[in-house]
Amino acid sequence: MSNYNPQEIEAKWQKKWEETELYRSKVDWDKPKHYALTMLPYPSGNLHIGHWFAMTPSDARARFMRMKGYNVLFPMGFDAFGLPAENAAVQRNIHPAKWTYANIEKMRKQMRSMGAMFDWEREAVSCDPDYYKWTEWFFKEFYEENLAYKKEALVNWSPALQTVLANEQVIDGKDERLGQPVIQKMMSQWFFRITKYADELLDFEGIDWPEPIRLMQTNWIGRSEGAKVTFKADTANQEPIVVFTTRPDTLWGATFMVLSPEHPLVDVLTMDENKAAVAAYQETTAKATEIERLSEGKEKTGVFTGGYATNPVNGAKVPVWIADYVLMTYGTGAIMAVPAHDQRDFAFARKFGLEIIPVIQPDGEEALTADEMEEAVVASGTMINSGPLDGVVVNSEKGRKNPAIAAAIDWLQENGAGEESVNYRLRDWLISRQRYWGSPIPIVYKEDGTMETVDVTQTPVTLPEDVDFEPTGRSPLTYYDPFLNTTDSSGNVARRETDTMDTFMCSSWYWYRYLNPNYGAGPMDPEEAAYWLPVDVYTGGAEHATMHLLYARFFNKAMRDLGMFDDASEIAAKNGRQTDGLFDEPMVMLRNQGQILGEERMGDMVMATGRWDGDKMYADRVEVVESADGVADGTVVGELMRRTENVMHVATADKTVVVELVDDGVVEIPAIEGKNTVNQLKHHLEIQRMSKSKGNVVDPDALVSAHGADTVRGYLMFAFDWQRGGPWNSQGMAGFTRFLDDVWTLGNASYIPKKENDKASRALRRATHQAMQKATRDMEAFSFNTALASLMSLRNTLKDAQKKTNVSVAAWNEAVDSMLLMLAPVSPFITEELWEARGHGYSIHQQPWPVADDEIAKEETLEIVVQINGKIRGKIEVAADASRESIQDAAMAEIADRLAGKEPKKVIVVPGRLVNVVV
RNA sequence: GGGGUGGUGGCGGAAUUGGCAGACGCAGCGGACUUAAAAUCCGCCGAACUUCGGUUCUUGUGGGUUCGAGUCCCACCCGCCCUACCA
Repeated sequence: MSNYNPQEIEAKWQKKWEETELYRSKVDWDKPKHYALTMLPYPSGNLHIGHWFAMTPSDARARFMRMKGYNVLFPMGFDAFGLPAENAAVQRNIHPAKWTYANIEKMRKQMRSMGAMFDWEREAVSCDPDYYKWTEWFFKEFYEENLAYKKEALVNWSPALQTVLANEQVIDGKDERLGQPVIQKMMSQWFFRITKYADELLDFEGIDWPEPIRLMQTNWIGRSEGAKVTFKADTANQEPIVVFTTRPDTLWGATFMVLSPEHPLVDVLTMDENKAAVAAYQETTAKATEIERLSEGKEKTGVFTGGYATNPVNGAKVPVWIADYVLMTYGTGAIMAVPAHDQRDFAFARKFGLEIIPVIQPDGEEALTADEMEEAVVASGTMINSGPLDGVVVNSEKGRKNPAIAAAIDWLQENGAGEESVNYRLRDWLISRQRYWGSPIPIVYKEDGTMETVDVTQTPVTLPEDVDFEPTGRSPLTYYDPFLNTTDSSGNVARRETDTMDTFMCSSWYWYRYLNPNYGAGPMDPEEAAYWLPVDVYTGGAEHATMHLLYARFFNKAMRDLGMFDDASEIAAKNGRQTDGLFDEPMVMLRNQGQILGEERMGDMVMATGRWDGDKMYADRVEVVESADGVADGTVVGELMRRTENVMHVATADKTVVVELVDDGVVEIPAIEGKNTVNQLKHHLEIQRMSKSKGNVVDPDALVSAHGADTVRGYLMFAFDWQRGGPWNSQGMAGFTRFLDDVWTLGNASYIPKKENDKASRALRRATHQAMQKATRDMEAFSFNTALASLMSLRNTLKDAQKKTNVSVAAWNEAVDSMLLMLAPVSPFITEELWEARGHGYSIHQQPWPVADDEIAKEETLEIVVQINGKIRGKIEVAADASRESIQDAAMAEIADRLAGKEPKKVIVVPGRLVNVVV
């Protein structure tokens, strides 16, 4: 037997698997199907450890399902459009296509080393014209069904990226890619009408998705129930000013209105003497980025327009203001302000001296006058000062469930002043991008100013290749004439749309293309779709909660409503599948993996000097030092264990001391130049995301060449709770290396029993079948770490049996073969090699998953804990099928001495577990 | 501010959902083998006390329910993630 040499066997089997097409998945109506999908990568050119952590456990799960008897499809592809390719073009003078395809080629090689069961025949690459022809086709279909439209809108413009972004791509007023500021700009842009599906997207019935994802989507959609109320402007034309409110019950306390600075009625309402101030305010907010707005804190700003409007419930004239805390993009862009019961309105009213009228008398509290109030009153109670609503109960319920709100809505509808209304935070999906490297939008603008879609025979509209990329980053499509100039359907001169589509558009339907990437009659092959859809398990990162995962559901629902699944549905029905609601959701089950973080590290050795107050030090100086030597009395020296703000926990030689840095205290870190801050101190076990700049990146290629893919896969699955992730630990890999070394030895051993023993054989079989029970349950639950722990336990039992050589050959073989079979999804190469070495046929990956015999797995005797008043006082060994009475008798005998004749008050017997005697 | 999620040995993590807390592994310690080291093998490994048989404490903190709580309930503290003037 030779030593375990992963490089050799991995190359060998990779080749054989490809030659024999081991992982080709074909429609087979006689077998149950399982479509396992993992998120496709962006072709950055390098596979990092996070890709491995996402993909290889997903692969193991797919392989497990295959062994369980399912016909499994597990495809892969590339989400290949996007900005980095254009940056490469500008910076390195490489065409985006060349750069992208070179990266894809490199990543395909890296992925092959994973040993995953990807069916490469089904690979889809979103920047292939064969692929984006259908992305364009979807656009056309959506356009024709009024799901895509163009409008002038205030949008997020990123000067750094030279493009607009969807709301989902803007985080804290910065773009999610570079973290550069985003500003608001009026532009004519393409949108998808995702809001049409807002209510259906809130319904997760029938799909098994993690609760946090469902909550994030629910919050993102942000359904709120309330009413639209029409105020009339105090002008000659009495222009209606519509507001949305969730609290129509407080209308009688509305003492002013606030419009967004961009609101179209601002000009009408503004009096001559206020024009200058209003214009100045509008200009300031237009220029401000969202971050600048936020950096102002909660301090309210705004100006009076000089205009008034009439509150429809009581005819009161209320002043109309503009302020940036009212957003044009939410609701109607105008609010009624109820300072008594809304904290923002209260702050605004106090700052500008506006009237405050309380309309809710809180339960069990004295009524406050407006002058006495220190903050808005948000409480349950009874309506006051509200005419017809006086005395009605207000509770904390939302919408019509709240009696006061219901009464207010009824009043508004009877008096024609407003109506019940639902508002969503979700806005239509902005898909225009002013970029080159994306799927073109198949629209042309005719001479007369109208537009039309490009005829399907003329698609795909392809990206021109011989373009120059300006250093400004401007899209070449906007200045490359051969692309721009075209003709319309009647042959007249026309101009092409120069915007391309958001790359999330490409990734909103890729799992349909995988089914048959060469299909020419439509985006997906209905014969394949009928069998494989929907996706059974989707795995990937949770960071896509409100972007990709929401778009994917929208796309699927729109496709269903446009009849795009009709053919597939018919074929499915013909083959006996239940088709009701079959195509309502794209993915039945979703599971998110956690993130692998950088390796943990030791904290800085710090020395603090300052004033002691009891056990705590108020330090005026903290410095990073080399060692704890030469410590003066009264100073603290030790490793920084924890830090919260300016409070540090320092582990000195004998104890942990709390050190608080005083306000003007000095921090000195010799390794970092300039003025240092307390935030730069590294504390114990501080862990961070991996990044090149932090120098804590783990390179999977290097690990594979050092240890083999089987070890890397196995370690990733063993060392973490997959759904949580955690910090990398370079030492931990040794444990899995030892495990595979043992597996290698056991798998190659020729076993000859010396002193065969029935009891030992039974014990080994029991261990084998218990491992089957645990591994099966855990693989099903994505609990890879505990599944592997049970295999390691079986390994330990086997090593013991090998030493004692006291089990039967049959028991030995069953244990070794089962261990290999159960390890096969995790470490596919070594198990294939050993399967062959043990004289079994090719391939282990086509064997059925071992099924436990519960009778064999059952323990013969059980250890029962005997407690007195809940504390362990002894243990007894009883037969597995012992009766309750006999267990109790044995337990009482065990503790007879301790009881010393005392009569127990109560005896609790939990069969198979414990006996608790209460005295 | 709102929401989510988590807090268990030196570390990664287990705990059939209310029943022996710490499975499995890493690191560490002691021993064997070796001229030596690595590898390997054997043993120990939450803390304190101990007459070496045990005893007491221990799942962020404080209460509660229960024969029995890491698990359920209440209050609080801390970490991470998402979101944020959403009317």
